[in-house]
Amino acid sequence: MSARRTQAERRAATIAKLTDATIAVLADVGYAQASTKVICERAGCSQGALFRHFATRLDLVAEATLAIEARHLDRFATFFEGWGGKWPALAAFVRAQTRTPVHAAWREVVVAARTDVELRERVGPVLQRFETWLMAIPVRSLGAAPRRAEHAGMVFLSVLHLFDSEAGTAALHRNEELEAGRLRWAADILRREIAPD
Amino acid sequence: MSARRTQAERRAATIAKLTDATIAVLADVGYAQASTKVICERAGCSQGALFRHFATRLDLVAEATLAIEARHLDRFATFFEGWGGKWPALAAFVRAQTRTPVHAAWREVVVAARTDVELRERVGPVLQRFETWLMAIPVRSLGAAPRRAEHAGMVFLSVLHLFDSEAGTAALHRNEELEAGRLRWAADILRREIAPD
DNA sequence: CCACAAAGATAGCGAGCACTCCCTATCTGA
DNA sequence: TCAGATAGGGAGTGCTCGCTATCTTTGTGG
Repeated sequence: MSARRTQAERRAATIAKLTDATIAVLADVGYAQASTKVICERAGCSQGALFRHFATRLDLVAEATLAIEARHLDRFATFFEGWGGKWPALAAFVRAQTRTPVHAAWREVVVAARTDVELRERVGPVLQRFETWLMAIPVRSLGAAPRRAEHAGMVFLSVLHLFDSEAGTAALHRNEELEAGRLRWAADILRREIAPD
Repeated sequence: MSARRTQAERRAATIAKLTDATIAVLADVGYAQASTKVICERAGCSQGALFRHFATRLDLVAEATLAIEARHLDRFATFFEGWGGKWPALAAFVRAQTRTPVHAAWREVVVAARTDVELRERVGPVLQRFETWLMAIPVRSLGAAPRRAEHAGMVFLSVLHLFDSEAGTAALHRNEELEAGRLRWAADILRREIAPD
């Protein structure tokens, strides 16, 4: 059936299955309920296999966090390639991003890291790197004037924060009208504060 | 030492101690680590006492959530009494609120509720009520024109979302310069979009 | 004053947790 | 081809969890 694989390939495949499963489980049941047992069931491997590649559950989560970062970068980069300068589309994209399972998993990790020293030390640098990358987007991909790089970056990141928090509460209680108004307003903000004259 | 108290007083005092302790523990160690044992140690009572007044841990958390809501309303109301129309002060207040332990506890509950059906059913209505109350603030306390009530409410709530998400990541990684710029920008937004002409 | 009720403390239960031990299966290098 | 090495599986381990049973302490009503 399955072809012969090298040890390195088997190893990489199992690690990938585990990090993918971790992201999915974090999104589905949250950080506290994302037990190694559940993650292994999702990944289709045993706990013995998990602990061969990751010394602790925290190591696995930290690795999954890197995978989350990579997916975020990917999706943003792909979007900007095809972006035609339409600000409402940009706002809609940012909002959609904060509502993906991947972002839900990210939020679970960030919230958990606040009260977990070791996780914070592992995730903090990832967050910093990601924020720096996001801050550079307006000048790099949206045509913002370099002299306004700082302001434009702050605004872009702020809009992302805005939708991040909205997505967190939208899981509990929706208000379609409010959300629609906010989306239009965010598009205006982006255009007004980032677009070149 | 302690005077004689009625049963009703003892009951109310213990419940208050437990909800206060729950908020503090949620803020300190997060939802997952907020065990009944730790909460009882903080409250200075036994687990037996806890489970006399609350059937489940979830009941206790739900009760604590109501206490969180009450504290939030209190603080906002108190601030607006002494607010002198200074928009930077308003922005600073909103940001400070999102950085309090009480708000950290609130965020823990909201995040946990996303992946816990029962908690979501208990907390969802509280969130909805709180949002509605917040949306009414601009017209009620900030002098916004009633015909722009909806827009002004959306903007105010959006600024709160913005600082909520910022506070969540600020626990992992600070960027003083960015935060300062955002604070000034938020004050401008509030003035521009809410203040009467 | 005292029978009763309500509140609080203590010890412990079953379940699920992260993690380990040891075994088998698969791959590698000579 | 085969000894050694690496990957994966399965059955535990000790521990902590939410929760309960039972006992003692404190307040209540007649």
